[in-house]
Amino acid sequence: MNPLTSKLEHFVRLSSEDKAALDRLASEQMRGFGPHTDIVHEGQPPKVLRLMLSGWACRYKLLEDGRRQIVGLFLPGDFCDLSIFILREMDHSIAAITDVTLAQISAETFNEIAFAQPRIMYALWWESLVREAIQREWIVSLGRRDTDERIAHLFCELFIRMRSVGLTSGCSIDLPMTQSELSDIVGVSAVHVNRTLQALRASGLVILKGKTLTIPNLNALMDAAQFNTNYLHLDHEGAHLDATNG
Amino acid sequence: MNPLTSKLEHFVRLSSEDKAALDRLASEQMRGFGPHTDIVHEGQPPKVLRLMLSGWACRYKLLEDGRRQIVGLFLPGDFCDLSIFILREMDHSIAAITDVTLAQISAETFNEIAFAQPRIMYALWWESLVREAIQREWIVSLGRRDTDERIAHLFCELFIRMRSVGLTSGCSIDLPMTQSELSDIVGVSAVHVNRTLQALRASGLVILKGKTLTIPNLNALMDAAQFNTNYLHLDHEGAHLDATNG
DNA sequence: CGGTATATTGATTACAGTCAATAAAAGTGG
DNA sequence: CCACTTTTATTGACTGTAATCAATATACCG
Repeated sequence: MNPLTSKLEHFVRLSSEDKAALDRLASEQMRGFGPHTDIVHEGQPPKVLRLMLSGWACRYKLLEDGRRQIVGLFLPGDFCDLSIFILREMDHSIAAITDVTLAQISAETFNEIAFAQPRIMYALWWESLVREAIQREWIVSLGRRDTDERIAHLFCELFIRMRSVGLTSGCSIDLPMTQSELSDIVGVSAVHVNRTLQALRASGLVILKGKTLTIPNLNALMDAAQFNTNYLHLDHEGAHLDATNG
Repeated sequence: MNPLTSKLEHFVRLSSEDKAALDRLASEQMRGFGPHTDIVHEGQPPKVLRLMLSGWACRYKLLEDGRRQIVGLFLPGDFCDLSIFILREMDHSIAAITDVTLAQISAETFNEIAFAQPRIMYALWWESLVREAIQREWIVSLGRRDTDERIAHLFCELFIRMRSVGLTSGCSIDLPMTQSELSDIVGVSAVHVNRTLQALRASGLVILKGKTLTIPNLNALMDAAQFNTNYLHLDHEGAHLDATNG
């Protein structure tokens, strides 16, 4: 299934017309990007709406001396920029982490669908509120969690986000980042990430082999990270907007 | 002038009807909160839309062992929660820092105004995108800036945000936070905040007296913080939506 | 004016950064 | 498929920044 549809159904039950509309969004002009290439640069005007279909990408900001911070991750089913109609220029850049395919949706198509299908508009609003909540949680991690907790917390989040779009296999997900990229998320040096990962492995909470992350006991990892799922709001919160037997 | 109106006019020129509608929002049921009291708790359902009229407030999250991280600041003219229609429960708490007065806006009033005045709807959308951008910038600070830079950057942001709602006097703003609250924003210990503030004072970049922050040379402080205003998007970006000579 | 909250200081400890070297893995071309 | 190159991961030694603990000073409040 379309990963966007999977995800939005955690919020609200969609009618078959809703789903058809989402499939139409996901089949708009497709475009591919290779790993480690920029999709949009800071300073550019946001022109199209981008929807991730496969692969991983990230938002990041650079400081003058080369320090880099990743401020968000895009997984399949995520929108990259809902600011097209509003903001003049990007205040950050977006880069592919792996091979990425995305749908580039024009303002017209988007407007057409959003206005014809109000449930979809609500679902997209929900998506942007969740994105905001994720950013808040990242702020908490960077400000007040130590490195073990940061990484454990991130792994919980990624596992659950991947599961919500149907991309887990058992207790495992693909984790296609280098340790250096991970360090730009959790705000420590790459060397320290390496050591922390070793500690996490030694504790048995995670298994990392190649580009695969396995979490043998999700509850144990969630405990270690003091992870509370509430901020992902995956609990069918828009039930009052459900399609009447779509 | 209504601080909300001041702020939104950085995005788009409003008609007199728009302004009247905003004044109506700002005069909805008023409510006061004393310093250090909670306005909403994590876990509660968001029931009304809150608009800050005066004072300072913050969003925060607590960890089990008492560590606290402030994940956002509310200044006059800011909305506290635009999630009323969507999310079932708050994933964080909101507390007053100073004496706070806010308008509590019902869903009905809000809908009425938002639908009658599309420019206002766009302006509120802009506000929420800016809030998201501010969160990203906080992530960058916590992840990749050292403590001097974090505080300098925060002070620049606060000065400019206060200026956008007409609350500066010359080079000064009210800064009604304790060092301990500041430490919960920048993610270090209160002792370390104290030492860093002394260094900033010694460098002449800021003057802190009582609860007043004075920035004698904003450009110098912005340089020190590598502060780029772009993320606040105050540059009349919605010009194409302007009222035609309202 | 006393009492509480906030700010400041010093001494010590712990966590994380840096630098540099080596090992392992992944990608490339013949 | 192998040899070679490049990237990524791992390790150790050393340094530096910030946390913690505890004491004292100052400011604020009724």
